Amino acid sequence: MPSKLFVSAQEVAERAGVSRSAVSRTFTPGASVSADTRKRVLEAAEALGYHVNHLARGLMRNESGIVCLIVSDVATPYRSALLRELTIQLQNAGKVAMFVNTDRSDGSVDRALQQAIRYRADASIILSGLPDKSITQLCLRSGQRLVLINRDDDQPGPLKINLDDYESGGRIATAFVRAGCKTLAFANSEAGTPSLMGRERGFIAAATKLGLEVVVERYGSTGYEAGRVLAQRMLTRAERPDGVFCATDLLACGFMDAARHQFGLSIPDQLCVAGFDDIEQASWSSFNLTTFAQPVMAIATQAVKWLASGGHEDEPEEAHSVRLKAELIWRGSIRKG
Amino acid sequence: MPSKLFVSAQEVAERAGVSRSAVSRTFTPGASVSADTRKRVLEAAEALGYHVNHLARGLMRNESGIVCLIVSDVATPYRSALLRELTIQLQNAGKVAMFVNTDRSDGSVDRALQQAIRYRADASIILSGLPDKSITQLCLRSGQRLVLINRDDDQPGPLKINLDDYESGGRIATAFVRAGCKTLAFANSEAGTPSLMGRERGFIAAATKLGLEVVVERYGSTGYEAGRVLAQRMLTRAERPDGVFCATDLLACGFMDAARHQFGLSIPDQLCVAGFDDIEQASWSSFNLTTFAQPVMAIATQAVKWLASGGHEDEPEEAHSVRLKAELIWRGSIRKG
DNA sequence: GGCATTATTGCAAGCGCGTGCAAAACGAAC
DNA sequence: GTTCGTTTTGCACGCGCTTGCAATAATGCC
Repeated sequence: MPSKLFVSAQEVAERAGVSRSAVSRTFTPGASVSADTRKRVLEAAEALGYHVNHLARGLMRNESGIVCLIVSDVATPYRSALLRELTIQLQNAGKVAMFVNTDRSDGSVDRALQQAIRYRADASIILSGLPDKSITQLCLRSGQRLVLINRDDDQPGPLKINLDDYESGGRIATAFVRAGCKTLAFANSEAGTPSLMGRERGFIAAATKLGLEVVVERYGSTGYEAGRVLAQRMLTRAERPDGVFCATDLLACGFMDAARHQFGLSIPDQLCVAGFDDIEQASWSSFNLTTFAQPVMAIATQAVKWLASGGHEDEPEEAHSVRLKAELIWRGSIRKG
Repeated sequence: MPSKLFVSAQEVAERAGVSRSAVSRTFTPGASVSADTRKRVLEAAEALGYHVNHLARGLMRNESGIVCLIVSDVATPYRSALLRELTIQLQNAGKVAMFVNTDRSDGSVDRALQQAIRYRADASIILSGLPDKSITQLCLRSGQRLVLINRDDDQPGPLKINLDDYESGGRIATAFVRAGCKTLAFANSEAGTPSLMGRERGFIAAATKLGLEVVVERYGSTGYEAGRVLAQRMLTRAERPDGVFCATDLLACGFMDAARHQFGLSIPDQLCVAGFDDIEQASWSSFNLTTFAQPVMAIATQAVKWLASGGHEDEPEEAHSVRLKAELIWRGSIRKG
C-alpha cells in the first residue's frame, strides 16, 4: 500500500498551465503540439518526476509493449545466452520483456501463456515446452503474436525458428569418418525434443550411408551429469566407440570429463568428441570442443524483426517458418583428417 | 493492429446474465459472490476465453503485480542462477517479473528504473550497477520498493542484501596457510565492485596477520578470459605464487586452465586455487574447485519475503540490510592441511 | 407472518490515459 | 480589415477494471 501516489498527467497539466491533452500529446510521438507548450510541459514533467503510465497507455492503445518470454532451464549456458540476446534486441525495438520461468511448475507453458494474456502482452516467445493448441488459438484470436524457438511445431500461425539439426548430424558424421573413427556413437538425453532427435537422426543416416553403424544411448537431461553417466555406459561397452557426437555441449563436457579422468582416455587421440550449441565453456582450453554454434544473434534478430513488423496473418504460411544454419566451429576434440 | 480484440468483462457479464461487477467480483479473491452466480460467470468466462486485464486491474488497484529485475551479465553462470531463483520465487509469490537488461547501454540502470516506473512496477530488484540517488528517491517517493543485491550501498530506503565477503577472504587465507602455501596472491578484476573489493581486503588483512604478503593483480572483467591473462601475469613473476584466491569462479577457471595447459602446473600439488560463487562449472571434474557458495536461494527468499511483506518505510533502518554467509565448499583445488 | 440481520447485487464513479471533434488561434494573402 | 487555410488546443468520451454505496434478496428468529 504505497503511501504516496505517482504523479499523473493532470498534475503536470496544472503546473504547466495547459490542458491534460497537451501533456498527453507531448508524450505521443507525432502528435500536434507547439514548441512552446511542449517545452513548458516537459519542464513541469521533469520537475514533478512524471512518467507516462504505460498501464493506462496500454489500455487505451490496446498494445502494451510487453513481450513475454517463456523459458525453462534459464541457468543453462545456451539458454541464458539466447535470453540475453533476446532481451537486448527487444529493448532496442522499444519493447519490454516479461519473464515467465517454467522450471518448477507443471502444465507450465499453458499457465505461462495465460499470464501473458492477462498482461495483454503483444507477443510471446517460447523457448521451452510446447503450448496446447487451444491456448495457441486463444492467443492468436486475441491478436497476440507467437514465436516458437527450436520447438519445431507444425501448427499454423506462430513464427517458427529452427536450425538445420538434421544436416548438422550429417556433417559431423563425415568429420568423424575423415578422422578415421571406426565406431560411432550418439549421446542423447531422454528429453526427446525435435531438435535433439533431428541431430540424432541426421547423424545416424549419414553414418549409415558411410557404412558405419551408430550406437545410440539416451539418458537423463541435457546437462553435464547426464554426460558423465552416458560416458560411463558407452565407454564400458565391449566395442568402445571412438567417435561420439553429443546432442549438446553440456553433455559433451560431462562426457569428456568422465572419459579423461575416469577412463584415462586422451582426446582426440583415442576418442573424438563433438557437441552442439557452442556454449562458452566449449572454447575453454579444458574442453576445446568442436561443436556447432547456435546462431543466437540471428535467432533473436529474426524473432524481433517479425514481431516489430507486426507479422501478419495474411502472409503465406511459409513466411512463418525460418530455418537457420548452425555453423561448425572446428576446435581440437576431433583429429584432423 | 489486432484484428479481433480481447474479450471484456462486459461480454462475460452479458452472456452470464449478470452485471459487470459480478464478473469482477468473481475474479477478486475475498469478494462477495453467491455460489450460483460465480459458477455462471466462470462458465461464461471459460466459454469466451476471458482473462482479467491486469493492465486495467493494476490501474485501479494502483498495484501492478510487476517486479522489475535489472540485470547485467545475464549469460554468466552465477547471474543466471540467481535470476532463475528470483523468477521462480517471485512467481510463487504471485508476482510477475519484468526483465531489464543493462548490458549494452549506458546510463543504463537509471533508464531501466524509469522503465520500471512507467509500468508502475511494485518493486525493482537491482543486480547490476548502482542507481543514481535522485532516481532512487523518485522510486521510493512513488511507493516503489527497491532491493539491491551485492551492491553494498548505504542509501536508506532500499533493502540491501550482501554477503560476508570480507570474512570469506579471511577464511580462505587460513586455508592456504594450512596447506603450506608460501606466496599468496589475489586475482581480481578491474570492476572494483564492493563485493570484489571486500574479498580482496579480507584476504589481504588475514594473510598479513598470518605473516604472509599478498600479491594483487587486477585485470579486465570477472570472466574466464581475464582469468587466463591474470595467470599469465602472475605465474611469470620471479616469485611465483603458490596460493591464489580468485575473486570469482570464472576467473578461477581461466586461471586454472592457463596454469595447467600453458605452465604445466599441477593443482593442487604445485598451486592451490580458490574461487567464489560456486557456479556449476566449479564442481566439474576438470576444475573441482574449492570455492564459496553464493546462497542464491536465501538471497531470493529474503528479497521476495521483504517485497511480499510490503517492506515498510517505518521499519528501523537495520531491517533494511541483510548480511548472508557464503559457505565454503571444500573440493580438490587446495591441498589438505 | 413480521421483523432484523446478513449476504448478494447493480449502479455509477473514477483510475490515467489517448484521440476525434469542434472551437480557437495563428499566419498569410488579398 | 477581411477571408481562408493551417496548426494548435481543450473538451469530453471511453479503454476495462475495482469498489463504495444503496437497493434488493435471502436467511434466521420469535
